[in-house]
Amino acid sequence: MKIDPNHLQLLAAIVDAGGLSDGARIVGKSQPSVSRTIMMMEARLGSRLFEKGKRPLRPTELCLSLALQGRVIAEAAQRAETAADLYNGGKSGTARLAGTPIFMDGVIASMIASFQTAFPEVAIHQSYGYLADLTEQLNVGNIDIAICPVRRDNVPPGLNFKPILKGRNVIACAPSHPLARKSSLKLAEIADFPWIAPPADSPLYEDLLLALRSIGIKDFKVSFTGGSLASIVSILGGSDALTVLPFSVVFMQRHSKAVASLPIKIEHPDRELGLLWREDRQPRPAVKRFSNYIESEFSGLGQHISQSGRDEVWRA
Amino acid sequence: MKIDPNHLQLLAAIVDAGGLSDGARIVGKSQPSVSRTIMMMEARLGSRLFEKGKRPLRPTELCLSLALQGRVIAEAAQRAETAADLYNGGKSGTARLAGTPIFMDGVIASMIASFQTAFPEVAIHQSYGYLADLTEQLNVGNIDIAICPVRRDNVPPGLNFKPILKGRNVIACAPSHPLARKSSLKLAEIADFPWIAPPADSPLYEDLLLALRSIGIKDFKVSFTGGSLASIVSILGGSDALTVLPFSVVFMQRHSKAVASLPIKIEHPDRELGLLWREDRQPRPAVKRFSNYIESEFSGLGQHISQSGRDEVWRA
DNA sequence: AATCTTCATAACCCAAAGTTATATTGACTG
DNA sequence: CAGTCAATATAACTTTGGGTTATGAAGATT
Repeated sequence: MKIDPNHLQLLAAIVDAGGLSDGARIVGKSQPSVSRTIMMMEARLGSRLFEKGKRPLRPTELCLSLALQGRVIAEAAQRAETAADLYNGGKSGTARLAGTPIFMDGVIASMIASFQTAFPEVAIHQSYGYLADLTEQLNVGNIDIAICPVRRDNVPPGLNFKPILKGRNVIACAPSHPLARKSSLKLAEIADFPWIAPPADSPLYEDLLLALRSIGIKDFKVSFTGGSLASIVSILGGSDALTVLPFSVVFMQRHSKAVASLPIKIEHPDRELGLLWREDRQPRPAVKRFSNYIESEFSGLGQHISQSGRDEVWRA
Repeated sequence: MKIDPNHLQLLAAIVDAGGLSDGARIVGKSQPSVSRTIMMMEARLGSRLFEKGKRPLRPTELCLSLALQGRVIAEAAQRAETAADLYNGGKSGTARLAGTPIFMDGVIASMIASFQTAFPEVAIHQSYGYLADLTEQLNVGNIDIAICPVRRDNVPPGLNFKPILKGRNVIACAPSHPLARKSSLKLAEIADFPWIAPPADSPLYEDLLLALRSIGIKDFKVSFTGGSLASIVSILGGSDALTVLPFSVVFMQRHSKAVASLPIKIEHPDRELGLLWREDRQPRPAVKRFSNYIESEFSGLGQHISQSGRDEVWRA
């Protein structure tokens, strides 16, 4: 005997309402409709669901035990609906993102943290990579969003690119660095300090070369290469080394007093930090919400930087 | 967003089966049917349920969370179906019966016990009454079945009557009664013993009068009147009193050696023990099963009585 | 590249279930 | 006990979800 879950749900509503008319009102149907549905159920079951000829409608014991299951079904359906709403509202689900290590660690990580306190049901899967790798990961569908510095004329085909922050680098050092307190510097003063270089295949490494070339430094000694932001910061803090870092990364560290920047103008990279995603599929709601969040955080970050801008950080 | 429980159920089946075709096979529908249903769901939800263009069908996370509820719904529907089957098979439900106290206590009670070991999900509500009262209770719908001695020409209108045992009474006494061992008795021997009379409004009281008249006893002294079978048996056991009891009741006590019967032939009552129920409503399955059980037990009892019959009990 | 399996689409049809209008019928009340 | 009220049942009709078969399209596999 196959029983329609809808019918069980209806039955529960009628029993709870105490009558056909009220039950019909609750489920949003007309009274004749539910009346006939009940009669069809009774015909199929071969047993009455309500005692015949009793006006305050009296449910049979069979009816009551079926209504029990009807309530279970109604609850499950309700849960399904809220689950769908959460998902469609981007408040649940998964966002898989990847990006260049320095930005991910230095800027995105804390944004992920605050995002997850706001939307704890959204799972974030984060990984690292540079542009070529990220493109591949996007194309095979391993990630939803890449966060990466990209030249506008170099966006990989098939991907959308939304810039979120102009590229701007600074020369970074320990707050205790001998040059950190000086208000103006000469080229000769920084030429002798050792340099920390990011991994050679990273865009930041190219930025480093560009920056040094722009201020006339031709050859320099690299005391450390590779490593994550955390290792770079900790090496900076324990040495007189210098390095090139994105302004935003230094800015985000401002409260920890772990990094300072030198008052030297270097050439900005021609890359912009931005979001990449496949143009042939629109992102899932959770991904959409996450990227919106990142964008708004960056716009806030941009304003912060403009306001408290150079005076505070540039010459800290 | 309203979601159809049927669709959730279907979704669960597809996810569990790992594909549309297999899912369709499981739920017993054609593949195009479920394909279209899924597409309609996706349209309503505004989100994909399965990733596009992946051949080992890969469910979305939304799909998985909905399928979870679908499984809950499937289970609830399954429980409802088995509940309905149990009910319709008379293996669950309630049977409300009432009958004359002596028969209920002496014969029916033990049948109820064995019935309930066989069908533990059937609840039995038992009460007592004589014919007029039982008729009333049947008519107002308080009970489903009455068990009562009735004259065939005296069945109340609107009730069906099914006889299950011919009326036959015996004179009962304690096994230790001075007359119990005698193989033949004279009227004078029993005339002097005190009598236990059932309640004056009971059919058994009429039987008592009939029986004594039939063997020529005109006046007799009543030492006890009223009371239940248990009280009658216990008074019998502690005294030399006599009484009239249905043969079946005495027979059912045979293993407890609490009651004996005297080898005196008395006139049978013109009533027959039988089942009464309202002819305008067919009984619920559980009631049907219970009355069938009672009938078969009584037919077994009848055979027992015929076999081990008079030799054993009549002259015990 | 060919093939195989599986899913999507098309065209059709039926029964479930929705509607409004109206008849019946318990239950209550003067 | 008739009359009234409110709730349920019935009737007649319409819409649509969901079933079918036949067939096309497309991943996956060899």
